[in-house]
Amino acid sequence: MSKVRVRFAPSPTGPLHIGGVRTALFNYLFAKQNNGDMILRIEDTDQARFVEGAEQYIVEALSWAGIKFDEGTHVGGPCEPYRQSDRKAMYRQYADQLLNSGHAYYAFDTAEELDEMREKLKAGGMAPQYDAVSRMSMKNSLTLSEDEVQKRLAAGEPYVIRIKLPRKEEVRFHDLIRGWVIVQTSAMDDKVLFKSDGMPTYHLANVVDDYNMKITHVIRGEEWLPSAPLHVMLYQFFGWLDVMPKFAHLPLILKPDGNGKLSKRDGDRLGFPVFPLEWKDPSSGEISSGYRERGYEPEAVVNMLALLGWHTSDNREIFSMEELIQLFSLEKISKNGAKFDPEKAKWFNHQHLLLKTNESIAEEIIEECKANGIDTDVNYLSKVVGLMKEKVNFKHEILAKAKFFFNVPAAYDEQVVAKKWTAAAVDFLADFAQRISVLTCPMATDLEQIFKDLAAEKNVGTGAVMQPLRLAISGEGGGPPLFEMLSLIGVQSCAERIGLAIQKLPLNQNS
RNA sequence: GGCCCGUUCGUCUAUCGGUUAGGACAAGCGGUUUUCAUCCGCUAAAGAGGGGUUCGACUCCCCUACGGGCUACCA
Repeated sequence: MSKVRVRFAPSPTGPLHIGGVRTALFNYLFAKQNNGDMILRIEDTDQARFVEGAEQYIVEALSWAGIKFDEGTHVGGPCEPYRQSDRKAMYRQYADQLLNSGHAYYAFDTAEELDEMREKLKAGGMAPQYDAVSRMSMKNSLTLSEDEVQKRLAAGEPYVIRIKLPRKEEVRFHDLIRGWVIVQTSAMDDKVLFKSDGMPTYHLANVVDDYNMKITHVIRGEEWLPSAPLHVMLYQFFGWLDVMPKFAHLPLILKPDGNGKLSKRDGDRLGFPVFPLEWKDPSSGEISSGYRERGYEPEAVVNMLALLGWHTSDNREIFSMEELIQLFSLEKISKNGAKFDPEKAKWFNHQHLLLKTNESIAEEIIEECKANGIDTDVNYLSKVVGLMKEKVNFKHEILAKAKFFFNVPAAYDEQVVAKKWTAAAVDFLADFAQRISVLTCPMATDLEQIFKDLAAEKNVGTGAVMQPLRLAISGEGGGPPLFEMLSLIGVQSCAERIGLAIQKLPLNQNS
């Protein structure tokens, strides 16, 4: 068995969306599981759709996601070049090979003539195909005399090269996900293989490149399923059937509401990113948001994408990349499309946040803290992270919701003030502040004991004074475990804050 | 229109002929003698319809319906 080699082959027509990232991921998981090679090939045979910066974006996005390549435009490799526009010169000889063997032909039809042909066929209730029947009434090297063809070529008249499909033959191939797929050539089109601008089309280029790059498995989106039989015919015509890669067509990622393929517009409409990284359209200046900028952990995005169309038999859902590589299997990929769920994406992020150490999160957000005027160090911040990370989905929320760990509250939750800030509470807090201010670095449990003892002495329910205490310290009605919070902030500051709150807050009238 | 692919809770899915059809997200309710954004518990929630095959079908086959993809000198 030859070494597994897979490729991810995007075309640089804009930012790669998460469906593309998932395709790359599945290729990567499969390759690494089999100790194979992962190749990045840029399919830029359409010059008109080229977008500046797209290739760079693709490389950066996949690198952010942790998908590494063994070969590609950015890392080189034995099959260079990996950009199809740089391979342009080699495609013509393959087109010629097909021309010589009678499996392809020149066609000189104009766009208008093609339109007219299709309209006529449609009107007659026929499929609008350039096929074994309709090609006989078009302008091509099958209908024109040899002389005429040579004259047109010599005159530099524009032409394309089309595949010559047999009139009625069954094409079949085994898809690793879908099983046998069978199509009749009578239902297929004599697709253009070589364009009038001298570039190959996708169909020719991908088959030629996959062959030359010794690709063993083609794992791509379901949108390619209808053209797979055409590619099989190409392998047959070239005599490469024995080394033809195995195919696996992945189910599509559908939009969360309604139906259809997830598209760029859905993100703007429903308020979630469809791109891994933020993208600014170079011509319109329009900005599309990205997972990275929204604060997602790349591990979480990878985990989420892996579970879109793939699932293990047990009920496990949280995986690291290494675990995915171990557990992945093409056989477990579902056949039906999966609706994307932005809510679950947040949950995945939360789960992966919990998996990280407090220190690593602290290191990642400390610069942002400093930019926001918070003076802290990684040691203290790590402890804050430890108390806060369970309560947030994103690490940037920690900063937003934990300001009181660094500064006295700037404001107090008015609802809690109105409801709980009573004379009894103030009386209790004043004594509590006194008792704790003499301690040095008490533990949370010590503080809790003091709190409970005092409440018992004063005969007040803990429920009546606990929230006022939290309010005085943080200004908020909710937050991390109270006594852990006090312990970390320190008794001096806590006592100070209680004094401040007593001074600032109006008593509840009903008390 | 034609061709191809698909169809289990609202969503992602498990089940590879015999199960009380399981889990997760979301939802609802309740709990942690204090909050909730976390945590815990509970509840509700599914085999598109019709025919076969079989002792037995969510699982295999056929038809219908519905959904999706493709149908460019785009990938």
